[in-house]
Amino acid sequence: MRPTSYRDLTCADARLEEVGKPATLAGWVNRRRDLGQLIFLDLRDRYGITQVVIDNADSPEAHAIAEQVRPECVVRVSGTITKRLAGMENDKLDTGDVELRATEIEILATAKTPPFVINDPAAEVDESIRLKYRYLDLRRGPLQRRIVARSRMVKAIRDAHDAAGFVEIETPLLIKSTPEGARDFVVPSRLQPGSVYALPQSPQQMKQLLMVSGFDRYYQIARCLRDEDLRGDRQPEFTQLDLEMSFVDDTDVMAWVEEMCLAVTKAVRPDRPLLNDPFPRFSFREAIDRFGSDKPDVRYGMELRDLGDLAAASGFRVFESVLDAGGRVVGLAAPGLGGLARKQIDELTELARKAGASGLVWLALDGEGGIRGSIVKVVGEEMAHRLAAAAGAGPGDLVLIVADRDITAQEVLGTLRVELADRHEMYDRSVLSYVWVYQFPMYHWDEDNARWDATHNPFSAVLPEDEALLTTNSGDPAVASPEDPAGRARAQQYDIALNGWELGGGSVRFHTREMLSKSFSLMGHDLEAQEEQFSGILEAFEYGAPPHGGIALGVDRWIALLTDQSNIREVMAFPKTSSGSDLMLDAPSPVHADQLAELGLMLQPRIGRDRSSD
RNA sequence: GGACCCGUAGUGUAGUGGCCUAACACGCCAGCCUGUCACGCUGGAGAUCGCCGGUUCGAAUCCGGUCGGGUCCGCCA
Repeated sequence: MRPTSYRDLTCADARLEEVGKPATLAGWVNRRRDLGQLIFLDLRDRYGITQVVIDNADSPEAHAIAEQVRPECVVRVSGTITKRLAGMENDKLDTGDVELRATEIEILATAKTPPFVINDPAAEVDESIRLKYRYLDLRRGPLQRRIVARSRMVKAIRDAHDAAGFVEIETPLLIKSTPEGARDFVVPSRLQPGSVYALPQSPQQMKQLLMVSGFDRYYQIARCLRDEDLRGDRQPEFTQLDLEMSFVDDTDVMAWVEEMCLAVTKAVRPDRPLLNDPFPRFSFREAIDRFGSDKPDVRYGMELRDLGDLAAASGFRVFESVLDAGGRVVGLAAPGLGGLARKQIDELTELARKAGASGLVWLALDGEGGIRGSIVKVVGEEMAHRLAAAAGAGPGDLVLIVADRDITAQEVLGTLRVELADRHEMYDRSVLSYVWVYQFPMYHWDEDNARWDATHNPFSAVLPEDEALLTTNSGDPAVASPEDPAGRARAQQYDIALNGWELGGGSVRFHTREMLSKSFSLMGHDLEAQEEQFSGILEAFEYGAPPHGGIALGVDRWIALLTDQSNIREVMAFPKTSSGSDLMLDAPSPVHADQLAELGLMLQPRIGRDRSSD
């Protein structure tokens, strides 16, 4: 570090090479050890800790000031870097061979006793207190290291894109509200009373317009805002790596993202083993059928098996009726869990119910060819053994079987698969495993509104070979039914997952007004509504839009995964609570009457507290 | 919108109907100490048990409500 007028060295710089040199250091007092005539201070900054010795024999003035010093005071100390006395080295400190022998101390700022211990990184503190005093929490090592890792990640992202010819472009935060997707945060306009801006849920439309402009490789570290309920992996404002490329198909985008992800991972966590290079690619169908998830964790096995053929002849009525209704019977084998206690199996059944299944069938194999389980009496031992074998089970294994609608059955089992792997530690947690899932269905049937809705992004293009499916049986897009060919159309959509977490998703977009318009019509937007909501992009597409596609990756989730955190609050400097509050700034806060008046707004009086959904 | 969990000195915990005049550790304050590094030793201060109401002879403890925090479902690219 370059010296400043306050300091010559950081608290990590004091090393044997500096011995004998006069130096001034500045930082926070981590600890004080007062031995009477001799006082030790551990001086801390974000780089490290250096021990300061104040000997009354050297400087009575400095000693007198050192007696006043308290933990977390900000001080500046001048003296000489000296080698420690033989046998007094501290191998727990990088600077433990030396110390600063002080001749002068200046207290730059006093400090109240902090609400929680700063100098013990292992100290557990209630999160609401950490959030209220976030600036103190950020003084502590663990959070500070994660914020630094995040900075390294963003730099690695910028370096990779810059080297590959991408242009970083900032897009506006005040944009137009659209009803698609999540609920918008809305900002009232003062200059145009009664009208509002929306804060962007993502720079989606802007980046597509940039493609029309010819910025064929764009990226941005973009803040995105969504007014939805929070979760451990969801904050109302979060950061995405947003990128878009022209003259590409899905394989081109995936190839770039893969290369970039590897570079970023190696820059941030060179120590963690990577399971897959190149990243495996699963169609949505394959991911669901093999792992019961569209973001599979492939660090462990326990893949799902289709048991439909056997189940049809099993004599178990539940299986047969599910299959008759077009459902699926799927199973998985959990290695070595044949001896699982009945109580734990009941817990799994409860979990399966919560995940949406009506029940869970289990079979447990012992080591001597015996089998027990919920349906052994009904189907007989031989059929039970055949089902277990078909699920891939051997002696000592546990088989779980779910019969339900297609996709639901697999997803329930997928939930149990993750739970079993976590609970029984079936994999190495340090391993990183990126996977692609692609060829998602274009649309899903929206029961409530009896119409097709985009599974992901409404701008995603259809796979070329499925183009003919963008239609309804009636021929009229306004008269849709769940049996329409549109339900079978697959999108040029790809999601990237890391260790079972959704990291990002993107697609090749429609780049002609005709195709985009056709897709919007299928989703029940009449021409007038399209013009109203998407006039900008629809018009732009009439002026020569290149084929293009892109992706957005959740930066918060990504760095959380790379730093072993299960909550993105742990990688954000100033996050919000699950009710959307900022405990440090006490936001949101009531609005002043004159602010409202200026905006031409009135608050609706609320009677009671049960109107909050209005 | 719903379900569940948590709330006791500054911090982390113990106490789950009377043994509580609320305990322990760290921190804090004062004194002593020249080689400590989680310094040590001696002494001290600090809590109306989140808030409101109820049950009870008696409530930190049981019940209802409320506020705050967390996890999940709904919602959400």
